[in-house]
Amino acid sequence: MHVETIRYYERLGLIPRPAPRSGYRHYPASTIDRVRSIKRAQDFGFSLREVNELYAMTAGDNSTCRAMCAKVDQKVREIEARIASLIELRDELRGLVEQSARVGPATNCKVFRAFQDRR
Amino acid sequence: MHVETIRYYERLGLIPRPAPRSGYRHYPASTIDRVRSIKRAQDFGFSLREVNELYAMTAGDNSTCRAMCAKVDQKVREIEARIASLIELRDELRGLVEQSARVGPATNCKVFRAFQDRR
DNA sequence: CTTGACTCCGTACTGGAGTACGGAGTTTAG
DNA sequence: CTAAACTCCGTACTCCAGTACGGAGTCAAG
Repeated sequence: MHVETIRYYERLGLIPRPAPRSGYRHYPASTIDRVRSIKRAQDFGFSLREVNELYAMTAGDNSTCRAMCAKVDQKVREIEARIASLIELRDELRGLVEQSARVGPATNCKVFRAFQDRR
Repeated sequence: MHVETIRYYERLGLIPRPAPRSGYRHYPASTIDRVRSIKRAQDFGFSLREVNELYAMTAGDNSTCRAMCAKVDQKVREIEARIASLIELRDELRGLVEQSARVGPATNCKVFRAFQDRR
């Protein structure tokens, strides 16, 4: 990880800033774990803002697994919506190139035509 | 379309700036068509930079349908890669919530645990 | 002919996730 | 002990597709 990224997370309040012993940051293991878990949550498709929300969610005493799962369910739905629209897009583009002769100038190209078509 | 968006396209060189008759922009039909086709290309998943490339591609005399289709094939592959990784992601998150009891504090939550797990 | 709504221009800002800069201090290897 | 390599800090910049601002000019309706 870049130092700058760590500093950035600190600014966002994702990790606490350690009391600097000698002008340098000495991180406790808990912070290192947290950085790893941030990365993991990002891999799971959460933005840093959402990661912060998830953490806030676990902090309180009345933090529930139910609420946590609701957040994740929400994310799953978002991902599905994105998948659906990407599939639609892919099929449309595929159809275009399949119809194309792939011969001659671009101006005759079905693909090019599709951009020009006034619906 | 917002005026500002048009101005922005002009700055990017996506559309020519018309000789202003009275201090205002008077657009020829060709520019209006072009703006429409930019929008369409965007809908097809191309960035403005790529749109510019596509246009540059149709401009030359030796512009080919083959080259155009190659660009689109490339885009289709990109989209498929994104779909694949989103599907993987969705399944992983789904697995997590399915394993979760949805009862009790967040700290016991499978989802929360997954973030913490050091692989 | 005035008033309100539009446009002109350049510049700066938005958001998301960092990355770069530059001058000073610190740590570590040789 | 010195030199290279690292870190400190705040600020500003990157990319992308716009959007906002503000003061001046212009156009159309009443």
